[in-house]
Amino acid sequence: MTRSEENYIKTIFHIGRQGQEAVSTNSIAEQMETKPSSVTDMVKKLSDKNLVNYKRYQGVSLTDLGTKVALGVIRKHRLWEVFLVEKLDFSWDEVHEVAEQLEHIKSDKLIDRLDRLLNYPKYDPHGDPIPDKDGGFEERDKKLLSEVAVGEGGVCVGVKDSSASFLKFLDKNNIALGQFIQVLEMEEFDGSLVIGIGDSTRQISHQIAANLYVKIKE
Amino acid sequence: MTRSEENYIKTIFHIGRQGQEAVSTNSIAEQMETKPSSVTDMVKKLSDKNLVNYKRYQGVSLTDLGTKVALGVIRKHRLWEVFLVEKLDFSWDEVHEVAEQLEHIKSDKLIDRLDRLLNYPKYDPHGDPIPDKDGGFEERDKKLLSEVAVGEGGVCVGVKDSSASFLKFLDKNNIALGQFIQVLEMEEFDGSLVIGIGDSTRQISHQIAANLYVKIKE
DNA sequence: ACAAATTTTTAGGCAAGGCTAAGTTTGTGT
DNA sequence: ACACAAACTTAGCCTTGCCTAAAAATTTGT
Ligand SMILES: [Mn+2]
Ligand SMILES: [Mn+2]
Ligand SMILES: [Mn+2]
Ligand SMILES: [Mn+2]
Repeated sequence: MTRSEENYIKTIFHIGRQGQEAVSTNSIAEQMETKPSSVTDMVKKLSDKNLVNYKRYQGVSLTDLGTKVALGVIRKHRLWEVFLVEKLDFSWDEVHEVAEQLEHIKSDKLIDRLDRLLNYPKYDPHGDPIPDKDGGFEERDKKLLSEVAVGEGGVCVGVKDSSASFLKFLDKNNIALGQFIQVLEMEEFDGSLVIGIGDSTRQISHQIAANLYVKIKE
Repeated sequence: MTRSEENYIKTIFHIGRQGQEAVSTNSIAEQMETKPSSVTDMVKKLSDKNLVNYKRYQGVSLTDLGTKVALGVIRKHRLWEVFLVEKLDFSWDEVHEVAEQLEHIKSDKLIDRLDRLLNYPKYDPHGDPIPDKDGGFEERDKKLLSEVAVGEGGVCVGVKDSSASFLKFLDKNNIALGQFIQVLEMEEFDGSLVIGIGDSTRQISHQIAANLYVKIKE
């Protein structure tokens, strides 16, 4: 597996997660900031290697083998992100770029030992689940904060958008994973929310609420 | 800098260390298990980028910029080796291959933090010095065990050959860095030595002695 | 000094992974 | 039903890094 092949597989996996149908050439190209024609070339190669199912003009989906490869790369990516935060004091908005490089290092022993060093973490710094050695992972049952009813609340367990700018915004506003957030009011006009975190209350836009996952406490 | 360029620069640095003259195309090719014609191609590219001094048929040497790049890659390689041994319990014969991959990860912050995590080590698991951020490093004054006079001894501080087979041999014979080794006898016929380590004595071939560095205790 | 051996370079190609421009196929609106 | 737009593929080209075979420069041996 080349670095490029791994990146395509990973992208196809991620796009495929939301909406189960075949993944389109264009969506892959957009995600990877490359051209559709390049995607077609690569997809043929992946198909020859039995990593994806592909019929011309019909989009693409991962085979079982392809899924295994994707989960392996994602496992590495997320473990390295944990390493960077836990052991090297990176902040959660700095880790992704470096993990994009580290995820391609080839050594089973390395990744197993890293897992052990980090104490077998189940989630990465953004709240995303880390597949285990066999590709199994627990998707937490979570809800976007924007869909939580007024009066309810939950523990913040993840972000949907994990861009540096969003993460920095959260830092600046003292919103972090693990905190209990309560929806106090919802403004009909623009969907903005008044939320309670710890002792303080804050107003956040719909945009923000629609990118924060919480685990509902009934 | 591409991965390939970094590997060439590093190789030129290493060959250049023993014997100060210009490095030959053939020696680079041999070391990198590639062909001389490929070396010529790359060397031209490196010359264009001001990383090496090159005149046709005259061999090649690193510029100041090239030396800086080489030391940067070597710093990364050796720090990762320390990480693998100290934090992930790799043995010293397993680290090189993985470090060959890790040395190309691009992130200054990563390497600085790794250095800190490891407590600013000065030497790697094979006793080789780790350049600091500015490329400075302390070459220990050391001597091959094969050149130590009978009756003298010193602390084992490094290996010349760091192939897995040699390192495994040392492990099997309980020879490790940090141990005090005394040369008790030297056999004229084949250059083999009788050495004392701790309480025991052992016979080792010239081959072995010529690949072990010790720091003489006067 | 000079022919032979060795080293190094050049010429011409190949595979991977991109791109642009030009076809095909598919889906949509009327 | 069918024209047209959008999506997708193909054709042909580029760069990087590598190769083989052939040519050129340098070194060596006598
Ligand atoms: Mn990430
Ligand atoms: Mn993440
Ligand atoms: Mn090494
Ligand atoms: Mn080493």
